[in-house]
Amino acid sequence: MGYDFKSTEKKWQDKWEAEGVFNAVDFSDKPKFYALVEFPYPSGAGMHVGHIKAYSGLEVVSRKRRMQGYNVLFPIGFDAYGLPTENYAIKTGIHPRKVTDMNIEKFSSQLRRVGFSFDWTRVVDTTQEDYYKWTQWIFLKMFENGLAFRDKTLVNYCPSCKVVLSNEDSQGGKCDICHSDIVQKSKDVWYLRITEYADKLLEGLEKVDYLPNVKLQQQNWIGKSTGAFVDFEVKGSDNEKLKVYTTRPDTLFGVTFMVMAPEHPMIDKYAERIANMADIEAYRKECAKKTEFERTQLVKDKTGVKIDGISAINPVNGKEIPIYISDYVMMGYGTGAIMAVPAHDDRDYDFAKKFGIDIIEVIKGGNIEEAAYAGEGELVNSEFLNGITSKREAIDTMADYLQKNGIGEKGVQYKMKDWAFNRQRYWGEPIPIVHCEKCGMVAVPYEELPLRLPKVENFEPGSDGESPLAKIESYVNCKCPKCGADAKRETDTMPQWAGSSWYFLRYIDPKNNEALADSEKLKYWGQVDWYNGGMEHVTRHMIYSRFWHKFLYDLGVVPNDEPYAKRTAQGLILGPDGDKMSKSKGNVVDPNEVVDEFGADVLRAYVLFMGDYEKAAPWSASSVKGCKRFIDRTWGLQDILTDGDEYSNDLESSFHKTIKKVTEDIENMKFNTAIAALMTLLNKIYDKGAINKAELKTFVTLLNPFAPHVTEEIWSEQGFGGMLANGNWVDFDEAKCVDDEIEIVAQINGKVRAKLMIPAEIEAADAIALAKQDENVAKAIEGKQIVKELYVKGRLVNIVVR
RNA sequence: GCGGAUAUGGUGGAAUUGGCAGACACGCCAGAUUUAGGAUCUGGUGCGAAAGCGUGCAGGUUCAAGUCCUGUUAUCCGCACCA
Repeated sequence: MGYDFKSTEKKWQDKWEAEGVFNAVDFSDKPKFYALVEFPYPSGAGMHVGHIKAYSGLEVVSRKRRMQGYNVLFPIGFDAYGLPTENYAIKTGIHPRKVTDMNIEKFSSQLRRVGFSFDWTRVVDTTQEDYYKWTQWIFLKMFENGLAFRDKTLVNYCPSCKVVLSNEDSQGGKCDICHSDIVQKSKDVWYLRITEYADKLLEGLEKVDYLPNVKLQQQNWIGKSTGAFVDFEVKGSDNEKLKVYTTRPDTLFGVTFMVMAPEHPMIDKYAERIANMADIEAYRKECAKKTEFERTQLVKDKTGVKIDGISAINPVNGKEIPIYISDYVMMGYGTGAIMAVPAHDDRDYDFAKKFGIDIIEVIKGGNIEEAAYAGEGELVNSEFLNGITSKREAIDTMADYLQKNGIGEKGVQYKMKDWAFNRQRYWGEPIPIVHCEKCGMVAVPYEELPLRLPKVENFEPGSDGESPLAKIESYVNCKCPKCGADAKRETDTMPQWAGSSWYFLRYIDPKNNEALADSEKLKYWGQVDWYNGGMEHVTRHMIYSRFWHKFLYDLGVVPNDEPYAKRTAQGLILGPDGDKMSKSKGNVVDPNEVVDEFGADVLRAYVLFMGDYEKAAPWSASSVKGCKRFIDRTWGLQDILTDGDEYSNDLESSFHKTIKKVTEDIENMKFNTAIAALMTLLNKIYDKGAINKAELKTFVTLLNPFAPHVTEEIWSEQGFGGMLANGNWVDFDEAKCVDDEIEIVAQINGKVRAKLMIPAEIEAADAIALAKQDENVAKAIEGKQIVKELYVKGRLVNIVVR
């Protein structure tokens, strides 16, 4: 009798949901386990198998933990605001609300067909009023606390999407959404002061269990460096100081010139005293043409212009040194000006060589005729620092000197910038702020939240990059909540990262209308115990959400200062051609097709069996068949079923070993070897030609997290009682995982000469003696001198002869 | 440039962390069954005729190296003129 996966899978999916088997219970006495997967963006294309792999990992852990007696919260939702939906709406004229609902419907049905054990009663949709009400609430709290502010700056602007993008969204000079070139534009934008939390975000990493490279990427992103600010007197100015930031104050005696960013304000201030202002203007124009991306390309060939008319005085030795402008110095980092030490910095070295500037060695150890030397060494040409050999000591001595003489001070810099927090788009959370001529920026009162996104006909942004909301008079014109005068609403919306910055909190209490979640429930569920997702979200989404969470903690809203106790990441599924799956390449595999042809259990098993969960692996249609056979053979076990309530003697240790392996592998995300162990056991059972009831029960229990439908069906067919999804996990006995007799190899000089069976508990001398009795071994050592004999317990005997 | 990772049969990948390299699966070969097979079952399958040789490449440590050390190459990822 063949296994009809089509009807069977649907039957159990309906039953599980109807009986609420996977619904998490608030305040249950059982130990809690909160497993979180990154909720999807419901795009029109539907899900691809990569989503399935991303969710299957914690799906298996969750199912196993439930059977082990945990109260599991394994929720799902939709991160539904965003540009693709809006662009689709522009193209088709269908309202984004409708598009979103259709896409969520499609995603939900796909997810249900795979049989994930999500708690469907807690689904969250970031675009629903009762959700974004609280996104706006958090924003207002930030505004109240000075963490949300407006500032005019150069922004990354995508002319094609007509939006302002954050640095994160415009990496490599390309728009993250449409991949066209970014241009720089001056604009008033909203910022969230994430830099205020830079240290907390860094320190928090010490008490969480993230993959090492996840931690590292976040550290690099925050990019903390310690050093000193130093003031250089500017000759030719009105007693002005040129402030620089350096990580190497110990090299101050090696400074031979200074460099300012082309945009540095001091240039304009003293424009009339600068003799070659025309040259400088020309150079600035040249730089402005370059995109941020071009400017940050590392180039050996430095460009720049020497400023004629002002110069700097080195505060430690009074030497007069020239000032240049060059685009290798950025206005956005440090003070926008640097002290250049060509002997000990590659970039400064290249620049000095090109412009014929002095290079003074202050640290011994390199050859400054050839290249800059950035290593440690004895200080020379440095007056009071001479003779010091430790970099640390030299830096501290100089920093103290600067402090004492009022020349400078110790300082810290971060690469991380404040978060540009607005988009000129329709399909996002409205920013609940009113601009009043008298009162300035005024928060929409909390009781008026949610500030609803108005209905519009045309979603196309204005040609100057204005939000479509700006065109709706009835929305824009309002009264100031403070003074009642006529005022205008903010028309920008929040970026897509907003809704995903706190969604895991809403799962805890998704229908609460009084708070973003009930505080007792927040206390009960606490941190997310295990968060799995893609490496691509490790810096942006995770840092943003950690920032919001830390802010909410400081407000007293949440009980923990870190949202995620543990973070892992799955590898991509590549297309059959080994390339990244993408619509344009046409190598996307649709999970629906796999479910139609082979069933959900096969799809689930395959995405986990195809390789190391954390590594990328190409999809192979033919390999899927291996998993299909595995599922069919599991069903076929019923044909060789015999009576018996205990493991049979010949299979007992195999069962205990497999239980141990599967139990441990699941927790370590070694799903591929867990499935391989089950396949090995299955092969052993078929070799024997029989399985008894006790053995079948254990086998389907172990397989259930991977292939819940076929195992549930066998459980019910055989009348084992109750529902397997509600059942208990199986235990193993460590003592029964070991065999009495084991096979070892006998080596001569490290080469295998024989294999023999010996008792597991045997003395080394006895094992060696047994090995020597072997015919091949005896032959090999005959007439030779034995130099050394060793026995590695349970592994091998090695006899070294000469 | 800096940081991180990876490299194992025809393919995806295993290997208790120094102890039989190639588990498990795909593919392939042979056979059985079938009107038929892109179904199922059985056996075989790293290379080599063999002694032997084999984990990107070259050395080293060790009784023993995919695993440790030194050097090197390639690929991927992250950051990138961060002072």
